[in-house]
Amino acid sequence: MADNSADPTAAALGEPTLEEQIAAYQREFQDLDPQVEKVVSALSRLNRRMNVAYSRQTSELGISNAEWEVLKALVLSGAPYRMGPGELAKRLGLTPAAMTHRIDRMVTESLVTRERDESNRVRVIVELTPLGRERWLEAMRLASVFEEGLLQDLSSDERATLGELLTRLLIRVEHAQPDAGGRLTDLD
Amino acid sequence: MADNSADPTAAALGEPTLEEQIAAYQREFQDLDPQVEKVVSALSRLNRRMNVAYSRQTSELGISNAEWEVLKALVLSGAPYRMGPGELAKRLGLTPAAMTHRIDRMVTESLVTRERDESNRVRVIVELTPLGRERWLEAMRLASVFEEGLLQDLSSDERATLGELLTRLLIRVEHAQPDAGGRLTDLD
DNA sequence: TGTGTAGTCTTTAGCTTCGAACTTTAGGTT
DNA sequence: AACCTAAAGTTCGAAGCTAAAGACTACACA
Repeated sequence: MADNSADPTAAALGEPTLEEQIAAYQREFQDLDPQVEKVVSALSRLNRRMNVAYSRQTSELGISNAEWEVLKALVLSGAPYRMGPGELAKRLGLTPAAMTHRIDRMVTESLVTRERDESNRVRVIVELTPLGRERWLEAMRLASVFEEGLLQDLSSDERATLGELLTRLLIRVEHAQPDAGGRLTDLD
Repeated sequence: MADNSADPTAAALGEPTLEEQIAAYQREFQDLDPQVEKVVSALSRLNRRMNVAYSRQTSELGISNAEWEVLKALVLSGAPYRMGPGELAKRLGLTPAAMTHRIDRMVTESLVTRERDESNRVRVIVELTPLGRERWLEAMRLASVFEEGLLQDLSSDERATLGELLTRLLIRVEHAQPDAGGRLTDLD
């Protein structure tokens, strides 16, 4: 249909541009503020592109995006890089069952260790290995290059403005959903 | 660390605040621009909260998020609301196999119809039913209320600024990934 | 006309996740 | 002490996704 052979800013495969998408929303659903829709659509599309980029990076390193998320949670928890499966599951928005299997895989790859907490034998402790920490560092190096590139067209002032506006959105939505640290369908 | 027992803006379940998360990144990975990290972390967290909200809404209507995405693509394609499974799969970032099954389910729920294209019998035409269009409308009504609430703290000027900054990010990343209309792992 | 080739779905097998039942441990109650 | 309840993980079966192979159609070329 559309001939996109020449314009590299047009998305491939007939994907509509942001403007076309907003126009389509106006056409099909009139009582919609175009300003609001522009922000929301841009957020949604941006997030998809970022996920594409992160997936490419992690697969280069021989780990999955799922594993990267676990490594990230453990590192951000600070030394000694330990968390329980349940806490990890909440942080990542997974069921405990999924977390069990994910940890299984990561243990066999030596990214983490799993052992019982001897002071409270119901609990399990998942701990980052040096290899896991190294993989996280490699992933962070790739991610930070990508992120810097993503923002390269914005001045320092613009970056600050964007960060502040996004933070205000986040505060609003986290206030409205104080419980949504859990998985998507876990509500009320 | 932080005592969040009283402050409703603090996320539940010990999830770190945005500031705590950025501080943790600084601690674990020094060569990271805090301004960049703030924007990226806010984007990531915002997206997760938005997905939570959309999932709640669609489940209220008795459809899944997956089905809502198909309805959305069909409606935005414009009347007569028809697309091929392959095109839908590309738009949604799925494999054709997954699209086949997803359409199966939606046909049994009378959200769409599926028939062969008689002018080219290799092709299949997926068409929105009146019921499917009605479900999409109901979902849009809920979504637009949520989206308006999300932006309620921003003035019109701020909304415009945010939309413009996000669009510049999107242009940058779509330029860098002209092929990423496909699924996440489909690269190069 | 016959054959090759490319394009468009569908089918199959394996993996990841979820929901729900189950096991084990800790702590309170009588 | 014996029991009850709650909490933390694991196991089990069903659902959805991917990758790869298969089936069918259209079109080009000899």
